[in-house]
Amino acid sequence: MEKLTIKDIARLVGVSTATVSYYLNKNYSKMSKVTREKIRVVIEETDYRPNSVARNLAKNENKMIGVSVADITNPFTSAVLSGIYDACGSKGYQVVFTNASGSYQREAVNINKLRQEEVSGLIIDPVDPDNPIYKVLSNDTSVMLDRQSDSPKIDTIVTDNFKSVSVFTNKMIKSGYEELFFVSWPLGSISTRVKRYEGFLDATQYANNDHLVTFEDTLETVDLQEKLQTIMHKFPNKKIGFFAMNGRVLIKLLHAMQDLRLSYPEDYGVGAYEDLEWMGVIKPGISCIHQYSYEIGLKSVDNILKKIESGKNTNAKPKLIVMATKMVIRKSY
Amino acid sequence: MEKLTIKDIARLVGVSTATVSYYLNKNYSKMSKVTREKIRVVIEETDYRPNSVARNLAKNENKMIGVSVADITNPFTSAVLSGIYDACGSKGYQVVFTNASGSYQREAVNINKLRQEEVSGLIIDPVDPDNPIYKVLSNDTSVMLDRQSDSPKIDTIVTDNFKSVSVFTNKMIKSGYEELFFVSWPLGSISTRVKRYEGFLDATQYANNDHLVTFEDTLETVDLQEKLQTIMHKFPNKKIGFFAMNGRVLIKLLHAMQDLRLSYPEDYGVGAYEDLEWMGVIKPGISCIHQYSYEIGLKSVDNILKKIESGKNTNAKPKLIVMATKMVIRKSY
DNA sequence: CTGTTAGCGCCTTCAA
DNA sequence: TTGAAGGCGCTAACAG
Repeated sequence: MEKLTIKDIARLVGVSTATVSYYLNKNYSKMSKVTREKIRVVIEETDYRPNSVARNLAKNENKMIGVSVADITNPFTSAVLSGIYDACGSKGYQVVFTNASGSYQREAVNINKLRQEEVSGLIIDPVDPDNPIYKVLSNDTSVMLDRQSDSPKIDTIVTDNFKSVSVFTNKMIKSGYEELFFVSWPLGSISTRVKRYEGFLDATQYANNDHLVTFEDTLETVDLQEKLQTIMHKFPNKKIGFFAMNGRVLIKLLHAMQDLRLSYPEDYGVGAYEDLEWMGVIKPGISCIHQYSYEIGLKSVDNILKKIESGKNTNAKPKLIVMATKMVIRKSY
Repeated sequence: MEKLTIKDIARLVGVSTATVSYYLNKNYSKMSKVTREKIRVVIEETDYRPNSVARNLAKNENKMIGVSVADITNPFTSAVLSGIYDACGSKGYQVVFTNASGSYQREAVNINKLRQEEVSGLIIDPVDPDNPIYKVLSNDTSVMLDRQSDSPKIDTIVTDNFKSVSVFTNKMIKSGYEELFFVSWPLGSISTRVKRYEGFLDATQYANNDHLVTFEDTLETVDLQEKLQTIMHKFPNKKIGFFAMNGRVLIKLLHAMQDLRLSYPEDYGVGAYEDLEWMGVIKPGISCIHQYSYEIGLKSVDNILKKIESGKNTNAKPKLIVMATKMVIRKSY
């Protein structure tokens, strides 16, 4: 069970390693039909597989793209990864991933590891798109997705956060909801949260942040619960609606409401950004905004491979690629 | 922005590449404090990062472990991957993954790609643990998880399928359920499904398969719906309970029941193998069996690195490692 | 303590 | 159509 090298099979066939190398690289024009066939047979019989590490070193190109993921347990991420993998596979690239688990320090470490690994491209689902680490990245070999930087240095693929939420919120308004609230983890400068909130404001025309409910992403939901209760008490005779910034926020929201013995759509209306499996199953289905996560993965690979494989140092200015979403109307408001 | 090599920094410092190499490998005993410090400074200033491809070739070891995943969109898989990543990271390994999307042909292709990549270890979440491709794998460098082969050739990490379901089912029986049904995709020879069903039979002591409900994993649920209706009609005066083989089966089950205008726990009782985020949120919470997926990921890396890093060709006989589960009792029966 | 040098497995001009 | 040989960036004896 010794590891075979190109030398071994060259010897077995009775040619030089160069010829075998040509064969491996499909440079068939450089050999006779006879040798070509002989090589084929030997490789097949010995089940020889060229060492791709050596190959990568020699060609100084690593057919590998690195992915830095903010949090792999996020369902959005799985779908994106799935798209990334499929697109890479069809182009002969492997994908190595790293997971920051929501920590931007870990994210920086991860990016460096990936760069050291000599990956030929980097796809980044950032914890913090303004992480200084990204300053050193070239737009020729990287692409971001989901969250965008204020001053993007590299191409970024996002969903249509602003418009989607604006349209969705307008639907709620038309359905008679009088007081709307945007529920989210602290906005900070995280673009997805901010843009969605801006879409919300665009539809509601609220002048201040009285209709923004934020809470920390911890196990406890008492804080949120109190805030919700206050709201519900404040407008006893109005139709109150909530928009959850994402699926996990929605879960917390529903949880808290349940503890308050409140049900949708009777006591309150609700919608969310993100369409998860269970949202269509639970009793009154959740109306929400569906984003095409798999396609985002596909698109990101497309973008990066185009850059890598074509021109060298285009150094083109960063593009913002906006992906459409889909309204999914069910019974939650 | 030229790529620096070990030569460059050797020249910059004024030593030979060997010394620098020693430094990189923390062989500090082989140099004076002075040169050590000089090297440190230069590396820091130039932001030099050794090319790990070259390093791998020279040492003939690839600090990379490959993961073949059956279906990355499965939440179980995300959690496992998360564990794998964390464990690998702390040991200095990168992880490259492949996704079979449920196809065992693709799985075979993926495994081969991974082997070619010279990964030093292989973690396999198999579509089909009896895939012929696994015959050629060595137990010294691979480990399986979740699904097990009839005649395992390599270490396999599984959850305690049989016992968990048996215990869980017994709880349902003690709660007064008279007719219990096991709902699943076709069992085939997939160990997780079979073992869980056997646990079910162990508790219920049913002598035949009258209480097994299987259906195909397609978008339509009419088939399942009819079967459920038949059952519900057959035992009008009994307490009927269902156990879903996994989270996705449960979703279909709930969906079908909803279409039949039936609710749990009034009309029927229900439980499931797998504990997903939403199961604790929806109105009557779902009682279920929680498996420690993240820990399975951890464990698999632990297993494989121990084998890789210690002895060479132990070729020990394959072990079956069974991970405990946890009952989560909520309100669904 | 430090440098020389021969590889690791494969690729790729350059000659033959 | 084929082979010889140098090189990719780094490692690890072996000398000194």
